[in-house]
Amino acid sequence: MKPLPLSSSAGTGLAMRAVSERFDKIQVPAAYRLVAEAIEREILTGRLRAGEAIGTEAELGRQFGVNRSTVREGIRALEEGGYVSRGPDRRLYASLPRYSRLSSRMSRAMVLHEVTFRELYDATMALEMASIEHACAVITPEMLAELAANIEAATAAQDDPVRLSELDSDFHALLARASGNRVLELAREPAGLLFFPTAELICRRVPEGARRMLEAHRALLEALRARDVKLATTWMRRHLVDWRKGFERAGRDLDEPVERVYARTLAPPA
Amino acid sequence: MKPLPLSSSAGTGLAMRAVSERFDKIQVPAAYRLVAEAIEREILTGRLRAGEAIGTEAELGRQFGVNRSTVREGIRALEEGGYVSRGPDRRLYASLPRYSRLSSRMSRAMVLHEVTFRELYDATMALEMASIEHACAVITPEMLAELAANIEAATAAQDDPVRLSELDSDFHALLARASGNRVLELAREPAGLLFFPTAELICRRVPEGARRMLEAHRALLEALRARDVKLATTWMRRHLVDWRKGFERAGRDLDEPVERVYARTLAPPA
DNA sequence: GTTTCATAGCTTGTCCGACAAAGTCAAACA
DNA sequence: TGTTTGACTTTGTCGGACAAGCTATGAAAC
Repeated sequence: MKPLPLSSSAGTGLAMRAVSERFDKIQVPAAYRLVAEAIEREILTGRLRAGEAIGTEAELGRQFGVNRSTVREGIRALEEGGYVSRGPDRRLYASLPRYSRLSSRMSRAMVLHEVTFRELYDATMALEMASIEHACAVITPEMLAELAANIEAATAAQDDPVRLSELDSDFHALLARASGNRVLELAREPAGLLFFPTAELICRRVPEGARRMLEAHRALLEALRARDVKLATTWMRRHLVDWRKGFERAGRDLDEPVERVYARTLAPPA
Repeated sequence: MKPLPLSSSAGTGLAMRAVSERFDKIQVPAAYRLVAEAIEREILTGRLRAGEAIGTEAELGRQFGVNRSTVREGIRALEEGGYVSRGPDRRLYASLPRYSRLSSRMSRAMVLHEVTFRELYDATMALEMASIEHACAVITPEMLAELAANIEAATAAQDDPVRLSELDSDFHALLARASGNRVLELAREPAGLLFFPTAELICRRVPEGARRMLEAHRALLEALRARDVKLATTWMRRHLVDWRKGFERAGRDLDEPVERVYARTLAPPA
């Protein structure tokens, strides 16, 4: 990587540059970027609300005074960011960036940066403990019912590792939702997306894995019903320590980086 | 909030649809999307490594057999996702999605979804406690030095709320880094981006705010030096409870949603 | 021989015009 | 009244074009 040439005008004999760096390089933002930012700003500030139509490409081009191609490039960026999406009629509508989209991007970034299972484990421990703690305080009958339904489904799927690990993911996602704290819910999701799928591996390799998982889930549900924070956190810790033991028993090392393999299971940009 | 029309093919004259839903709507992915996915896949699977040149637009167009405009649209999406970036020479290089970029997107999503300061507070409590706990175990002399430097700068800036809140943000970001757990570091950042800037408000409104903040930071540093987990966590809790008191003393309500105002302070997509 | 300069060439950002496919709407038709 | 048809709109893609900026190559100067 070369040091960026400061400015083209420095090409001609400007040795006096050493004197002092008076001016920064002046940057001209590309037009498509300005278009994207303008629309994004409308949404961010609430002047454009989710679900509202944005207008046709041609119209936007007219408004901004740029070519349709330029508008299209700006829109691609917004689309990727989740700020706009196309309706069934292919038209453009403003929309709120969806958490799930961002979470899976984060997960993929983690994989690319080669975080280890230990990091995942430690972080998950902190986040799940916090989730269950808050859930104990505010959980609703509806969420309890959803958790119960999840456990029931898992009981029926005891011999299907794939389904079981999906249900495990769901169970913990439900817990986070039950905490009533969306920041927490959001914070745990990227890690959860990588962490819980390993349940499949464990269920395959460790005979009593599924049973212990279910036992823990049932105990957690009971503790939540009773709103017994102490019991709930104890079981959550046990549950996660169990995961760790299972992971190691399955012959894996906590200090391995999360494999790229998982990148495939993460929802590719829809 | 309107349910976004996600994929309702129930558009027009498909009355015979009632008979039976034998076939799914067949979707032809747009070419620019295929281009984007192809390149993304190369990076995700590691065949294209960060820093490697991707090729010129014209060349890609030739390879994929599509027009340059189409390639450009695909690239806009990848650019937004952080998978490619342009070098100083404006050429395309593969790159790893950067955390910070994703974090600020998450923060903005939180603002749009109107999370409350209480949610932010509770989540931050969990995340900062975990960070400091792990940091106690693994912090390096270099990180201790960085924290000390931060405190020194803050001491010098006691009367500058803006600078002070920046340094507060940095301090906690450093702590997270010191934990050696990138998952944790990543998980806390979106919340941190919204949470810590409020220090400015508090320093402005609460006379002893700055002093107490500095006191806490110094105590945290000492505890880290001594690797005293108990002391460190105690101070962290106190520090955050202090924030909460200050926030309320400043006349704010924990159950307010985080204002859209903050959206402006979040790095706009550079 | 090395340094400086200038030009040519490539690449990007933008524009223009065009066309097929798919969706919408409304008038015409049974 | 309900369906069909057809005109109109909008998106996705293409081809070509040009100015601005960066690189490099070679020429000129020392």
